[in-house]
Amino acid sequence: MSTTSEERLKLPILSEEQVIMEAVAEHPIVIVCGETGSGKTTQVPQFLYEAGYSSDNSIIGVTEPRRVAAIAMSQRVAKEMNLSQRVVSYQIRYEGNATEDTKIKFMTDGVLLKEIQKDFLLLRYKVVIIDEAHERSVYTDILIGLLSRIVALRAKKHLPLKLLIMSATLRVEDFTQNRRLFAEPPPVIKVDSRQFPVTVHFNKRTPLEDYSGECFRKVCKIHRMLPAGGILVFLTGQAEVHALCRRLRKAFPPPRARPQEKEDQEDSAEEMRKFKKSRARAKKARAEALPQINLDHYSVLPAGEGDEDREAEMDDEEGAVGSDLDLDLGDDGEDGGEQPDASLPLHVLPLYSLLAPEKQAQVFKPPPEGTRLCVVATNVAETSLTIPGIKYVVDCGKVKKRYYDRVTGVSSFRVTWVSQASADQRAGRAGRTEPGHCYRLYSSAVFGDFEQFPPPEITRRPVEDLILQMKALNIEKFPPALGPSCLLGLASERPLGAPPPQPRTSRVKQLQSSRLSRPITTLGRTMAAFPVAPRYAKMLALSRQHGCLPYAIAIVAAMTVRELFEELDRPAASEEELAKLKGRRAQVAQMKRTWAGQGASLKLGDLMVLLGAVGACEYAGCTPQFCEANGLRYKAVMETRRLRGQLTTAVNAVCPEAGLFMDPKMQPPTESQVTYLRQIVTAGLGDHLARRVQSEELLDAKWRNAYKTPLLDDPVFIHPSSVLFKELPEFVVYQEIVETTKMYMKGVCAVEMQWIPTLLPSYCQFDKPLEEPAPAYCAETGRVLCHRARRRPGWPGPPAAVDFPQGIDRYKHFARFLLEGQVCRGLAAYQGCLLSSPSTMLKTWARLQPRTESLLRALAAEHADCRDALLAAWTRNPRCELGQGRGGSMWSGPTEAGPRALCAAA
DNA sequence: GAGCACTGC
Repeated sequence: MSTTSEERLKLPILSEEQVIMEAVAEHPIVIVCGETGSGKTTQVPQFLYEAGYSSDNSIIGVTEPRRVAAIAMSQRVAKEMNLSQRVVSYQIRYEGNATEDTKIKFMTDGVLLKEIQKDFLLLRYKVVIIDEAHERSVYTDILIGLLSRIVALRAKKHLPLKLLIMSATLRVEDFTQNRRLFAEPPPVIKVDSRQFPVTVHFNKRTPLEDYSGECFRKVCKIHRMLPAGGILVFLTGQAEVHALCRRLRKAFPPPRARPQEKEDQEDSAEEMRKFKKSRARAKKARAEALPQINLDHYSVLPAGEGDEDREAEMDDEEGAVGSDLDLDLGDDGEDGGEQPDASLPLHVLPLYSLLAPEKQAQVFKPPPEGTRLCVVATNVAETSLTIPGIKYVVDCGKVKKRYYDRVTGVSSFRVTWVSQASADQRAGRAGRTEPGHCYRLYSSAVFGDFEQFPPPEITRRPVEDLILQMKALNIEKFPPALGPSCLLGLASERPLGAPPPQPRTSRVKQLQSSRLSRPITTLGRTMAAFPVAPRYAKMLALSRQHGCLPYAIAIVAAMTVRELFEELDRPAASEEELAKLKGRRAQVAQMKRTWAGQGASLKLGDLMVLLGAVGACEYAGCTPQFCEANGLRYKAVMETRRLRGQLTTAVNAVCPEAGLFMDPKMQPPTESQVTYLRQIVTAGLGDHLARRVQSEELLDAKWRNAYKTPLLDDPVFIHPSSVLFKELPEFVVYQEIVETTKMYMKGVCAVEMQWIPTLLPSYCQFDKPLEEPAPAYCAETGRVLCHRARRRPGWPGPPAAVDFPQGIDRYKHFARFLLEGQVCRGLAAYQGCLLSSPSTMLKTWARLQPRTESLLRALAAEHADCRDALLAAWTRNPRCELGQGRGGSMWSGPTEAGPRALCAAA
């Protein structure tokens, strides 16, 4: 879109400036809604700036759901306002150009959420604008929830904060009707769009399965029958996109290409045959001459105005020529003269998110002279990327989505119908530069059955990370969330690291005491400082030993970045490409085996591959050539590198003495380091533990090479792409389970059985502590240990030495060891002064003496049941003198200094 | 023995 002032003057929003600014002046929260093209994102911040909302050293914040949008909008607004990027700036995860002069700051929604963690009241801001709120992205939802509170808190402090929520039309009820969010519904200001009208054509019938084939036929017809203008096709996945590209290129070869070769794939030959047949039919039908239709002359409303109107219009306008306009064109197009040249080459390009950026960039360039652009895309083209020059949209009506099972943690991918809002968004892509047409490959009746909106993201994704973040903000209840389903989702979430499957009764109990009501632990607080999933954050928090941090950071970064390796299984466009792909597949598989190594190293499994890939790639200077040769996605590699940088900074902030830096020549971990890393990974991914099935279960063939997890009754398998696929270790932890033809574990790492009781005690349901061997004090860790027998069948082994279970008995044992002088050496000398034997501590409450009881109470009050907790209590409260309570001292004689002083040396 | 859409800290 142009940024000239002339263009700007056409924006409908400019006439609404006064209305908007008055509403903002009078209300703390205002909703502005308008479709894409209304100019709200670029203009509203300017209105606020001009009205002085960035005076007094404060700034106007604007959040966007995508990084590219934050950057692009900051640049465009700076240009329109004739201000430098020092004043109109952006901030995204890894970078930003904000300065002390910044007045308007565009940022991704996650960035503002992090800022709330540092300054809950956002005192630097006078206005916060949440853009694209209708998309209901997780962070946007959470921000709106938090901001509804922050606005109230700021009002109390007489430092008012204005909140503007910007949304596409229709979906404003989510915000206005939510009483929990806004006691008083905020005013809604509607803004017109500058979008060109798009005529929507429904299929009469809906193809049951072959929507790809239907897309192919529709594109062929459009290309042969309709005037110039780009075509955008929506499909669901990479493979489909490539397959359709191949068929279309074969049907409309580039000018110089040789005529079709004999060994062409059957499907495309078949396609051509059918297509020729339909042309013959068309020739016959042409007898009854049809009126020449001016495609750009119509009165149909633009997409998004409600389907009833649209359908009514269609019946009126097109009833005379049949309700399916394109079909008529298709059947009547054999009219040599006025028809566009059917031999016009088609410039076919694929587009999906994981496609290399330089290939993505092709779609933004004008097609070669004398050709028509045809982009075959996935959902990226729906919101993330806007392709210029599109006049025709072909919408298969389907979308591929990821599904999470919140109980089992298994994800799967399914193709479903899109929502009405998505379908309208897709249609709108045809009206960016001129009036356009959208061909829906399904009937209007089917459209009527679509969901109105896609479900908000927060209802369909794991939420442990959000819970952790909220707890770090000391938010105990979470009404700020949007909608009851979300609330339910948060409340029913299984706590991270909690004992797996529970009987129904305790499950209900757990539901009632939502995890949010429990305070955050020290570990949790450390974890919250790391901007990665809690399981990975836990790994980082545990890695400050044996020099493991740099490796853990590299592994966590690589696990967080999606699809480090390129997808090489895609259908090839030609025989030549197929051979090339085959060669690369073999090369990459070989490299993976090399990176995994042998022995101890191999046991780290797929995470060793990630570590090896990151290390080797960095060592080679992260060149695109290295990535290409080893099947690594360059973009993902760069993202991993930036994330490593961010995590290194985060770790240094939490623990400055670590003095970490990113070493481009990082040496591989030693054998013992690899083993420590496996233990760290085991602790972090602890709730993703699986055990190979036992021989007695192997009678059934479906259990061959299978694993059992505590949450699933069905077998799970190591994914064939894993380097541990053939190793089949007895115990593994995994990154995720994806269900395709089977349930497959990905990102697998081998675990030693004897680690489990220590690293994952919640996995073993133990009997109560054994009396023999007796509980003991561990001088190394400062904790009380005991032996416990395992109760859970199927996870056998001898009684394990584990932490004494939490509770009063732990205090009793700790008190005893304290009195014996095991905890603080200094106290040993005073054994003789004790008025009671240390073992008195182990008596039941009723039989405790007042002095022993008073010691126990003091310890419990300070949560001191291990050495570290005791030392922390003393640091917190230097006057805390254990055993000096009303019940009298445990010690007699020369202890004026108190036990604390005696322990100082310890 | 394999097939994953999209996005943010």
